[in-house]
Amino acid sequence: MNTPTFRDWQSVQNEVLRRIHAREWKPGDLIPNETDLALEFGCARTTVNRALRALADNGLLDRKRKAGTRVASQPVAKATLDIAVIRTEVEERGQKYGYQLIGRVEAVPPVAIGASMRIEAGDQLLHIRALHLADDAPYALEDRWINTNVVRDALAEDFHGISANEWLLKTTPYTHGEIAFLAKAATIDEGAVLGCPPQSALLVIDRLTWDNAQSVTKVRLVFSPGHQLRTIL
Amino acid sequence: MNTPTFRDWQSVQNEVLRRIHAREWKPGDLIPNETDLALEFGCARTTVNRALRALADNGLLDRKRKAGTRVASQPVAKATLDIAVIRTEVEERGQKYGYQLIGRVEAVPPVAIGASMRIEAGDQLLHIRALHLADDAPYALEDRWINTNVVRDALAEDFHGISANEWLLKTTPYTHGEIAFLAKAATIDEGAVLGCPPQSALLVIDRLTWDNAQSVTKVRLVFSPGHQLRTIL
DNA sequence: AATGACATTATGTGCATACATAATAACATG
DNA sequence: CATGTTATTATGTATGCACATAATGTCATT
Repeated sequence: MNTPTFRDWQSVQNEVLRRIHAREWKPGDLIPNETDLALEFGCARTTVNRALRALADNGLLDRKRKAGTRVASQPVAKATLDIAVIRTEVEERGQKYGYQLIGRVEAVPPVAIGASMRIEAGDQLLHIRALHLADDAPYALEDRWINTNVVRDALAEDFHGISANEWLLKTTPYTHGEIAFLAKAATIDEGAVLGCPPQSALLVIDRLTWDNAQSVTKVRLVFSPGHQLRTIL
Repeated sequence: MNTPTFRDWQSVQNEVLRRIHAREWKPGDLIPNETDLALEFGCARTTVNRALRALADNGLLDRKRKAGTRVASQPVAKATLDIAVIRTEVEERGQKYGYQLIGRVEAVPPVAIGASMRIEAGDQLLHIRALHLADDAPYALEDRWINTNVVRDALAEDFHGISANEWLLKTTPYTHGEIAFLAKAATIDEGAVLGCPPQSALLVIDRLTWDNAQSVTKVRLVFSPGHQLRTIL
């Protein structure tokens, strides 16, 4: 029997994957250290390191200095959802994108919004409501508060020709954000705008983005009934 | 003015991130090549490569051979959701986990299920229904079909002491899967089990996992009203 | 002008080496 | 026996070098 060699990190990764899937290395098992694997595979330790690191990034391996590398006992599946500009999202589905501004006002936000955005009490934010359409049918309702202390240019934009969604992504940097997915019954108003009965179950995405310590914008996207977010594992 | 040096790949990454956030390098811009950056940062090209590769993995940079590296024009936010074992999920919320098997039968699945799992018509699958509890309150309803042609051992397991969710992750390898998030109105039955009115808006996760060309299991998790999936960007 | 050969360039990767760092085990000391 | 110190070990990473590979540009030939 000839032992095949695994020269590049991808084939090392594949071989490790094979052993995990074949249960030669079971969840929780400690696998040989990098030096030994490098010897076995006939490559440099660097190459093994690259392969194992990639697998650890994907959650399949747990690595700790000195403790060694073990197969993740709980292979936490990481579902990566791409949150793109809505226009792009619609167009990639092969549908015609449409956009309608519903409202644009400066106002003092509800306390819950103000608090989560860490705004001074009484400060005004820019409140935008808009409807995104796919093939002329309602796709998603956008309800957004923009921190005009941070995004000054927003006051000069009327958001008629471009959605706040797209305008912000194009013009405004942010450092990090929080996102939440939930289900919500349609209010009467939402039902009217989205063209569905009140109480319909709707998928909602809440997002809050920050530029360092300052909140940039908080947005709620309410999708039309039946909308799904899909991805592969 | 002294030009600081960036010795390790993390600080190189941070500096690149800073420039992107500060819009010194704007979306779509071509950034200097690795050799030049290495020179500027006072480190090896390998180190720059490591930093840029990591950023490209996160979708912030687009890299092509010869063409160079540019800031992603569509900073597609990638929301990574960790889909863990439900017991772990509950326990990490600091709540007491509970589990209740509702039903376990072998049956021919509805055509939609059979088709999506690519099962021979008429083949039986193992159908499991169970309720997961957090602090004795309903947390999520699991409705699962297991391909017993692939997961033979499942027939010997009664799923009284351990949920199919956890048992499968522990015992059954899979190569890939599909996952979908959606909102759904509670059926009368779901309302009864979850202790909420019918028509309540519920968050649902559908998952289908494969071991190479064979389907392993298809599961629908219906969460109690108000449940949110959260993550950071 | 179209075609194909070839050079150029930026990223991609492998390797040997060195040292850093975290976690653990072994040991010594009170 | 408890506790703090030290040695050991496996992973983490920086570096210089070499070569691979993909994409592009250049140039000669027809």
